[in-house]
Amino acid sequence: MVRTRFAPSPTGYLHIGGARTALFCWAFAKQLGGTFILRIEDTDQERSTDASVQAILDGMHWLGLDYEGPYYQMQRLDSYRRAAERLVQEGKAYYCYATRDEIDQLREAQRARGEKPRYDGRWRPENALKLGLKIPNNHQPVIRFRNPDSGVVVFNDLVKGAITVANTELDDLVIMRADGIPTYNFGVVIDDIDMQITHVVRGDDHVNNTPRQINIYHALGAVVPEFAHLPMILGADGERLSKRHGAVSVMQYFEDGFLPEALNNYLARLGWSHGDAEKFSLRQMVEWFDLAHVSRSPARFDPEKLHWLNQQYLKETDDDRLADLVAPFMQRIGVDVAIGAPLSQVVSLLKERVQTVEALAEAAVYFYRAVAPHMNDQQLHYTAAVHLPLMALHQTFESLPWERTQIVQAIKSVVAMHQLKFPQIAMPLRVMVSGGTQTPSVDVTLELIGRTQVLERMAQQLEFFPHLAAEH
RNA sequence: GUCCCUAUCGUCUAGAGGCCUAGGACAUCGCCCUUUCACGGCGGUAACACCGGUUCGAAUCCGGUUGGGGACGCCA
Repeated sequence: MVRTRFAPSPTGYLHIGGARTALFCWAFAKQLGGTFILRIEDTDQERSTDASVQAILDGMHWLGLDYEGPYYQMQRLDSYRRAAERLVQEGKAYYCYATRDEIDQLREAQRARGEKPRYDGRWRPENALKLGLKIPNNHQPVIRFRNPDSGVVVFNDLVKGAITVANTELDDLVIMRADGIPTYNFGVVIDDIDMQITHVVRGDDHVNNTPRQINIYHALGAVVPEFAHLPMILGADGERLSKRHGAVSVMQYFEDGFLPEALNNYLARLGWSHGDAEKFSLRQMVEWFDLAHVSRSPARFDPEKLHWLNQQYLKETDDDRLADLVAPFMQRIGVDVAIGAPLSQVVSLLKERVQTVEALAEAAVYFYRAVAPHMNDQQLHYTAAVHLPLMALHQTFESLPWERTQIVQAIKSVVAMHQLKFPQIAMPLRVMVSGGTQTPSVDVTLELIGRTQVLERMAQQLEFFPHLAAEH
């Protein structure tokens, strides 16, 4: 039975890269009918926060990625300690009393010589003896893993293929800190063994850790799981995704009016493909997903394509659901939707003209309150030639059955009577009732805004330009 | 600096030796639809990083160069 896990550290929100990793890992497990586990790697007590844990949980929930857990490493300390002690007893790990300063100096010297910075194994029992090192009594030791000195570690990465690393490139890493809390490379291995993880699907930035971890599996006599390393996501500028570069929280996309299905779909296509398929559901992804079609090189995040996909999903979103999504945005910009047309009807009219829920809310404002027209639009469309026809139309509207076909007929009559073109009346009407030139068709727009509001807004505008009347 | 990984249109990608005069999508440009803006439809511009091999034949296999990413913590 396949078991995978997503193991974020709660040191910030769930960002786009983490979400993609979680999505692929989740899809892989689901596809094979396996189990997807969420494990919070909270061993960095300096930086871990409860708020971050909550942010991660919120993000997973919004994206609809269900999991077993969450499990917390800080609740599993006994397991790590037992394993570490066992390794020490078997001579596969040892106490190291080197101070941080000492190690820093060592690394600095190595770097200066153009070498890869590595711990020199001075506290390996035989070396300590040779060097005559004395156990200091002023500080607690860490436990280091005795890494093999020779040979190579080879593993077959499910997305990258065979990867080989020489043991001489590795050093004796710290597995337990002085305070008895495990370091990352040890914690993951113990957890993955205990939780019987069969496939480790994680970010590319962990390939270099994998050989060390495999050596630990061997030392423990445990079965080594399969590994699949996903390439990183780069910012739109090709730089590493960082907080300054749009590595924003997935929840930021919720705040900005994106649909989770759009983000999931976009993330799925970033580094994975199924032929020419561009738009597909999570369900479809689960059916199709395979590690063989995950690309091996990093991909840039393209906000424009995400926007396009979001629009595609917006267009087909049910009006009632969309109204519920838009309502909070309307409230945020201070628009009361209780007094106008049903929001679901407004939303139905606007949903294929915008790319985000937020933009939809902004586009819906004039259905609920008057918006001051732009001077340019007024000057361009509200000319002397149409002043009287508009006055006439206003009068007609007062007693017209308020229904779209009646409205369009009324406009056509005025147009014919004054020998004008339809847009010559439609455009100034748009400007008067919506404040701008871009609206759905005038008849439906006027119908939804409502007679009272239309008459009121028209009257106000008509009075605003007495000079136009004077010219007649 | 050392090690690991990687390289097809501006971007995301299809492509697993002949199906490729390299396909799709976003973006971009043009046309159509149209009562504005959109949506939609049609069409265009645009890529196998470079150099050597292997092969009858290479975008596909191998080596190197260059570019990109990652790692080198008592962070994860």
